[in-house]
Amino acid sequence: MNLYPRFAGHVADALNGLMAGGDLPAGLSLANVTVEPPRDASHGDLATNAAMVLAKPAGMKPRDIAVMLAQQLARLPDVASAEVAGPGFLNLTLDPGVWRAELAAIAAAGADYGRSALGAGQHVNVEYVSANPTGPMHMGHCRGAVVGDALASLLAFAGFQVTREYYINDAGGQVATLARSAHLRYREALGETIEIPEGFYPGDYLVPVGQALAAEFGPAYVTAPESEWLVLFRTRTVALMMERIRADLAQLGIHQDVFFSEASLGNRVQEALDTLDARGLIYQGVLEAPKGEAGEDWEPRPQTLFKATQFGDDSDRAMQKSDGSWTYFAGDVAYHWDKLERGYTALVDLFGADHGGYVKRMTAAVRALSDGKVPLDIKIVQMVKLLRAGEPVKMSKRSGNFVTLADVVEEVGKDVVRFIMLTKRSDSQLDFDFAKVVEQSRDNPVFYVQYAHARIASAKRKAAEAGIVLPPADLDRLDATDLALVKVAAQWPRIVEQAAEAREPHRIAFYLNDLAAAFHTQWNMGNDDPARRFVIADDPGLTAARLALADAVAQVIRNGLAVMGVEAAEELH
RNA sequence: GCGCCCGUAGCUCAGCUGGAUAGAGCGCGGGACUUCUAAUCCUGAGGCCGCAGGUUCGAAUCCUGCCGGGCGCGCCA
Repeated sequence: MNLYPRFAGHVADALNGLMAGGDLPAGLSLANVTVEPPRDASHGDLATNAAMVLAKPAGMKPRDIAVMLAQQLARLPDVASAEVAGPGFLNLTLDPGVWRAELAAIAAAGADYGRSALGAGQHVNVEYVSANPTGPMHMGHCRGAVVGDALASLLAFAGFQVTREYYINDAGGQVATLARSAHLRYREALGETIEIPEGFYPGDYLVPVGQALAAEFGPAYVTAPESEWLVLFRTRTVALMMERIRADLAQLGIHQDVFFSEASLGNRVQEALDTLDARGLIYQGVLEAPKGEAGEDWEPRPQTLFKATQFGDDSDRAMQKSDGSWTYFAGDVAYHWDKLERGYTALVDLFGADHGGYVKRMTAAVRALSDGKVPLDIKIVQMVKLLRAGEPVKMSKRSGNFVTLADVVEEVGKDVVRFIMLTKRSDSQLDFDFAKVVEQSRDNPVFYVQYAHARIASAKRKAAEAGIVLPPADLDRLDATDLALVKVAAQWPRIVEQAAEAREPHRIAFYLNDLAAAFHTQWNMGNDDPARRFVIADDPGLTAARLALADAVAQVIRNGLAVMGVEAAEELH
């Protein structure tokens, strides 16, 4: 069992013992009792707030409870000291043997160190990317793709069963426009000189699509009315675009399990509507005119509406247009209905910032459809500002002038892109500067973390080159300074659980930065004091112990990077 | 008008499911090299955590109101 849950158990046992012995009133709730590392390392290795939390319900003074608890905990063989501090904190200092044991545990668990059973029995669907199939992936899609993928990996590492999913918006007006744009390129491929009207997709990427269509159909549809080719061309073009999008995603190391087509929903939409209707949540009505500036040509019309307001939305939402066709929202409701029917215990969607206004109605729909039993967590992913040496790079899909994901990956590499996308909370804006992300300096976390890992690999190479014959590592050779590094590495299982619970993969990146900093600090002590080096030629025993320590740090770095989908570097150049 | 997000050091941001003296990087001052044991490290200065109330033993964190910035708000997708 991991360190922190183990000691949380010790604290709970001690408190229960005090209750059983009559020193504390029976039946106190321990729900708010925490056992965590204190912010300040000088306070010890673990701190619990138990005395302060329990003081009021127990009708006792915090310090009195803390003293009793300290006496109990001090008896544990792993506890070196237990001291009451501040308003009633209980600080525990652990026996150094605990950290040596943890070091051995890291080595024994290897790539599984930090894996958690937090999500055991739960099956989460994470939907991300879901870019319209109207062109290749550009940098606007990138962040959601990486954050979603890392979140999925994080949840999997935390014990959840995870399905990674992509929703293909292949049914609306935009893909019809795409099909018309492809038809133009088709005619172009057959020798016509074309002009691309305003509102069509002008990008070069449709040229090969036109060629493929020309090769498949010959001139059959050049002058045919749109009704004869639109659906066909749409299907072909979307399929080719999706092929390309999948290839783009593969370059980023992203492979999703399910690609769900909006066009394939069919009568699922009616089913979802019926389900809501059966619960009395559908009615015919007229929405109020929207406030604000966009209300000039608005006319009141009766529509089929979903009672979203009953589930916390600000307005009821249209499912069916006045002409009887479905709204986009209706399709999305049906899609989530489908997900629910597939039996997930929780749903996660990643939305771009421009879809923030959509969150309430979607969560309302899922709440209605699942009787509130399946939570939908929508993560908003903010825009990425692309910079080149401080100057903004302009992008516009409409004009066909955008920076593709493939270009960026080719320029700076998959690992850099992925890491940088996780260096901030996903709901705050992110700058991506081509110059800075490849810089080899302290303020580039990609480099900084990789450098720590590379240094460890280097130390091991150096030891081998020097012909040092390593005995089995005797961890007793490690002193308090060495063990400080183990304490940071030992945080990893906690970080995994906290990040998974908060569904915030960026925490992994921040933690790795901290771990790397702790390692670099240790490493640099060797500059001033050769006895603190990791490789000491005339002391193979100490070298073996130190390399075991370094190995554990490297292992945790690799495990963290693996969750982020980044490969650990053996050397940097 | 309504809704959502944000406001933390000069700058970029962590911390926000309440804990002890609010952290990191950059930049600025001082120090250790000349590159996988200096791509790094150490050290110093720098904060009404937007403002005002409230809840609590305890608030950057939760609640309310305000101020400031961003985004969204039709039957588009």
